[in-house]
Amino acid sequence: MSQPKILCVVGPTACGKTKMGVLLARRYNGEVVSVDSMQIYRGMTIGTAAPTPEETEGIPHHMVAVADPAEKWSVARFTEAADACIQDILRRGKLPILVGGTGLYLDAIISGLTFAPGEAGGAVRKELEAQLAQEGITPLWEELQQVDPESAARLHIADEKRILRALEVYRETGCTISEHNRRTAALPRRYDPIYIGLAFRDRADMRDLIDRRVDAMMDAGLLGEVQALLEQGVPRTSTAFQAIGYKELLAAVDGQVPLEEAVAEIKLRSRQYAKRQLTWLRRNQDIHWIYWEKERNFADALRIATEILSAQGLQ
RNA sequence: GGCGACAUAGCCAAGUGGUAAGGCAUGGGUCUGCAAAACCCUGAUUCCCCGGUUCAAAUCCGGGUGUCGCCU
Repeated sequence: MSQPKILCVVGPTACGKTKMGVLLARRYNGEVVSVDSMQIYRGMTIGTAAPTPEETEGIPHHMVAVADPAEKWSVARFTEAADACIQDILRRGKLPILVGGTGLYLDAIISGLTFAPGEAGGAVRKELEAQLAQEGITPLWEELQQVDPESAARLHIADEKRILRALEVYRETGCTISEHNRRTAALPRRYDPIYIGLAFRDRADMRDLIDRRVDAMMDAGLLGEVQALLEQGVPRTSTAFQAIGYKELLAAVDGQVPLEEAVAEIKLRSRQYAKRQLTWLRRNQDIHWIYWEKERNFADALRIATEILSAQGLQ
C-alpha cells in the first residue's frame, strides 16, 4: 500500500513560502500545515512572518499560533500535533500542503520518526546538566564512549547538547541513541512527498530582501510584540524568546544594546539562518527548485510549480 | 604650513629582530525532544610603497604616500 501524497513547500526564510502555499492550496484544493518551530507561538505574528488572515485568503492554515509562548515545545510534540492535522485533512479528502522552514520537523513528519524518551527539563536531563556544570564535559564524554562508542565517534566533544541527549536516551531506556536512530531510520516513510523549493538565484538578492523585511517588521511593530510578551510574563529563557528578532530586541529593551545595533543583529542572524536552511535542504535531492531572478514573481512560479506537479501526477 | 600618532585579511586586532595570535564577518558542513537552537571546518607565500642596516625586518633607520589628532 502506498503512502498518501502530500505537497511540501520549502526554502530559506523570506523566499515566499507562505504565498506559494496559499496559491497551491487554492489550485489543488488543499489546506496548509505550517511546519515552523516558532510560528506555533501566539503573539509572534510579525517577527516570525506568520501568515495573517489577509495573507491566508481564506485557506485554512494549521499549526500557526497554537501554543502559549511560555510553553516549551519540541520536535516530538510538534510532529505529533502536525501529523494529526495532516490526517484530518486527508480524511476530509483534501490535499495537505506542508509549508515549512524547519527542516528537522518536516523530515520527521514525512519519515514518521518517533523520538526516544527524555526531554528538556526532564529529570534525567537536569541530572546530566548538573553533572556538566559540576565536572565539565570530559567525564560525560568518556561515559558516552563507554556506553555508546558509535555516537561518541560521530559527535564532536564540543557538541554538549547532543552528548547530553545521547546519554539521556541511554539512561532512560538502556538502549543507545544510535540503535534507536537505526531502527527509526529503517521505518517506511509515512507520506509520499512532492517538494517545491523556493530560493533566490543570487544570494545577494536574498540578503537585500531579508534586510528590507526586517525593516518592515520594525515598522509593523515588532518591538511592541516583544513588550507584549514580556508583559504577559513570558520568561526570557523560553523557547519563544530564542526566535530571531525577539531575542535581539530583548537585549535592546533591557538596555544592553542600542536599538539600531539590535536591528542590525536581527538582519545578520536572519541571513545566517537562511544559509543554514539552505544547507539542510541541499541534501534533499527530491526538491524541485524554482529560482527567483532578482525579484519574486509568483505568477511565473505558480505556472512552473503546476508543470512540475502535473509531471508528478497531480491534477 | 608646523608638530605628533597610526598604517597587519572584508572589519576589529595581537605581535617591537628569528620566519604572521585571536575575534567577527564570509563560504562550506553536521543535525533523530530547546532546531529561528547547538556544533564543526574555513583564509595573509606576507604586514601601505621605495630604499637601507642585518645571517635574519611586520618589527630598526631614511624617504614617500595616506588617515587621524593637535597647533598656526
